[in-house]
Amino acid sequence: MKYFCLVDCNSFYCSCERVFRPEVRNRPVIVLSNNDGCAIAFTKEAKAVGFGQMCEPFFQLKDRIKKHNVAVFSSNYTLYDNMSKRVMDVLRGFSPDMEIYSVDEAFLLFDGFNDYDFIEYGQKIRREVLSSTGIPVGVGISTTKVLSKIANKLAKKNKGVWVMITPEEIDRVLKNFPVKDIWGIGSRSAIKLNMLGIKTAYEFKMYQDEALIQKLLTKTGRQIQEELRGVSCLAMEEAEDKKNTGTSRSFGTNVFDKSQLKEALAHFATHASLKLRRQNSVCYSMQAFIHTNSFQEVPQYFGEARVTFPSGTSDTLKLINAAHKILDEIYRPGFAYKKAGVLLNHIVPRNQNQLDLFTPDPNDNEKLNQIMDLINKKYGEHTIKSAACGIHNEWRTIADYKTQHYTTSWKDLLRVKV
DNA sequence: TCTGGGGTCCTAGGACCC
DNA sequence: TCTGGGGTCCTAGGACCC
Repeated sequence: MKYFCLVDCNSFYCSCERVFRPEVRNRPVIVLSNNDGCAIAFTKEAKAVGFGQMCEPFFQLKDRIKKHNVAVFSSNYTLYDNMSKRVMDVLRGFSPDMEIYSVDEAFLLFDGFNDYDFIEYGQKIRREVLSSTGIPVGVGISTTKVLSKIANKLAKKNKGVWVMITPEEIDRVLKNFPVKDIWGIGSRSAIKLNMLGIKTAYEFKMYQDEALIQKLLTKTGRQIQEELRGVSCLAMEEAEDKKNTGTSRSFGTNVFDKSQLKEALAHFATHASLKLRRQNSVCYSMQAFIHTNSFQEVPQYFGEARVTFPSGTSDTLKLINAAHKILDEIYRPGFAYKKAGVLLNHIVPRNQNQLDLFTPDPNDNEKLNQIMDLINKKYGEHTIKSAACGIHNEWRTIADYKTQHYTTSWKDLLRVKV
């Protein structure tokens, strides 16, 4: 018998901040999105005083934040990524088969773990992750991925671990579990199911007209239904290279000037190409876009275009160049631009790159990129970059409440006073 | 004044092939 | 009155996730 275990970090971003800021451990904590735009992570103390709606604009929360003495942080992804790696390293010790599902979640497969006391094993996972990293986690264990997700939600309210194995245990839970909270059932699908009279996970599981489910919710919905019945359809997955990647940001201020947009796109192209090189891949096409602030009642414009390359590339300079060509095509003067981005598509491993007959040496800048990556790795990101990225970057995103890079920068190491 | 970013999978429909 | 059949590949758009 195989069992799926889902380990999920509690309020992950907030918990990361708390590790290095003991003074906020008993206070409600909120972490903001890029540009300090909206709230994206909340501790249970914050939820208890009414916060918790994903992506509520920060400026609308300010009064309530003051009233409830909430600690607020800008997002610090360098820190979260590093803490995530530490958590995953600990989890790896609990099963030979692990799938990292997101920055704060992992599935563990328990295959051949017969006669295990799963409740105790779950508690052991929680103790070890907490003592090694400072991050609290919840553990859900059941017979399929979808069921283990549900178990994990129950764990939050039940000492951090929830195990459901027998059909009776599972049905008891499913009868009280809203269909809209099932992993993979979003708001659209929930409305469709409600119209069929399906309100709980149990009713979904028992619904007999499978062809109709297939029609309304496609293959994905049918698989979820089977998983609720205990039939495992979603296997553990290997980490794979990204098939698409990109970098985009909202600006800290409105941007009118084409030269500013050029700088921003150069930055995004630089960052995206680094992601490509890290997974040792090349891309055959790039999309870039610029757009205005859709929340404001101002003239709107959404410009987007694409270029393709004769052979795959991950060269920063080539990609900056391509982004600038797209900008020439899509830029319209007079608009207040608020966001821009670069997307890289049709990605293949570098060793599968199809070279172009008419380009004798397509990787002419490979050495240059390698050296630049090395310098930036050693001395910090942006130590060396293309002049196209500019110096002042008036468009740069706002992060007024950002903590240090405690775990990834020597100069930010925590100081302990004796 | 102020509203995130980065992904995946599935399907329908068009273009194209023999 | 009548106009083939079967297939693949690509893309845009929808839905969902964290």
